[in-house]
Amino acid sequence: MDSQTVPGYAWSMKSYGQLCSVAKALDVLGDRWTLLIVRELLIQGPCRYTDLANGLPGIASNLLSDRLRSLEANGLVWREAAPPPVATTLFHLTERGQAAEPVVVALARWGTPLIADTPPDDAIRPHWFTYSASVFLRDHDPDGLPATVQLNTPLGPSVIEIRTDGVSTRAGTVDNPDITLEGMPQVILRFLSGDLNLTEAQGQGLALRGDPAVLAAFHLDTA
Amino acid sequence: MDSQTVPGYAWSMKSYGQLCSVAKALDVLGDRWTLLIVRELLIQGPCRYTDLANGLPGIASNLLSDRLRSLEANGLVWREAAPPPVATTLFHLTERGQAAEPVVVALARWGTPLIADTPPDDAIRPHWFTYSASVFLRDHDPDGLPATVQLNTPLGPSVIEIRTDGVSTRAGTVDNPDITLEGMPQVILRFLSGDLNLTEAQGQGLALRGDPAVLAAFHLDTA
DNA sequence: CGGCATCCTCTTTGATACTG
DNA sequence: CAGTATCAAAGAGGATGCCG
Repeated sequence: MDSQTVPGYAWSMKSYGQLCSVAKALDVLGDRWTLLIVRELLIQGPCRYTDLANGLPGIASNLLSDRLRSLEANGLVWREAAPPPVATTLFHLTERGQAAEPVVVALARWGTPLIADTPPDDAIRPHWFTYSASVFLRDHDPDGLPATVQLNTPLGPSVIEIRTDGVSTRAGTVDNPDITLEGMPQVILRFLSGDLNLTEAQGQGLALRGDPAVLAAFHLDTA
Repeated sequence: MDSQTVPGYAWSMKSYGQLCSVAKALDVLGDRWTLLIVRELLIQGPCRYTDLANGLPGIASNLLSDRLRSLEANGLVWREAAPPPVATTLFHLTERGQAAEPVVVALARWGTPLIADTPPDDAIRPHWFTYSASVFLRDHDPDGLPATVQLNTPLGPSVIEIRTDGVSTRAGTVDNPDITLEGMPQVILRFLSGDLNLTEAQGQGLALRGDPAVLAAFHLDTA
């Protein structure tokens, strides 16, 4: 019943036992699935258990349950129990959980080249793509803010909103976006990551509408 | 012999099977010990097998061997086989491996608050502390460069050198550092992370020598 | 000594089924 | 909806052996 054997430790994985901030972070975040749960809560915001399960195809139900309990014990997640009329639980990130976003962003940036050759049976969720795109629009000049980017791909339309207090993503469309990018998800990501410049990306089917000057604020290669 | 069952995949861990750059990054980096091996190679530079084992107390020898092979297969590590006179192997990070440093840095920053209450039997390596300190000196104004920081703690003296092309750390001392910080490792880290301002840190035994103006370039709270 | 490989035990994960 | 229960398979940890 009790999976904890060492009292005082809230993580399920065995600690590395190293007095090092990287190791301590991995003691909490390094379990399989843990950072993907944080990803889902960062993208989707407060989630029901089933919303999480839906955004984490492949996770076993007991593992999702275990990980949520660990995240809660470590202060990254809190659960809001809605009263009987609604009778559901909402899982929220705490401030400390939000503070882990730079880790997820760094992983997303490093991982982008890997989505080029991906097995055909990989699971797909549009919000993963939108979020992956948004991580390249975070270090921008503060001049041209706020800015909105409309993404149109076969996965459906989605929006990235860049404000001084952060970047948010959502499905759907926005009126008068500063930039509209249309094309295949991989091409859009390779362009935003700097792997392709504008000319190359257009050669691979990218269509861009809007003010190219706005792109400069994102340090993108408009050659 | 062959631990791989799915042909074409170089990682040992089962893939998440998600078309998402975060999940793809974790397919490669998410195995236990993997990011700590990258940490060691980032800090120590090219390493012999035993150097790595020494910087990774607790790792099983077969796991270190397995992980190095995975990292090599995934293009993060390459091995330099020295000819018979030396008869040793040096493990290097590739450019792609170096590119994972932002992930390690983000983990180090997030994990710093966790080293406050740490079990007394945790392993200690001075270079972990120096590196953890250095991650807070990376986003600086380019004006006052290069800059050198001397750290003196009971773990021994060490140096952080901040140049336009990056930040490096090493054990030992430097002549005429721009800043010298003396005190307990935890206090120095809490000060550099912004968790303590200068006055608070000095109240906990931090001694600072050098030009406080240099600190401003690191966005540190000199109140 | 450096760089593993083998063997063994224990823990964690994955898949599925079931429940208040 | 939000989990438990169960069980087989895979991975981690630890000891030791091997070979240039």
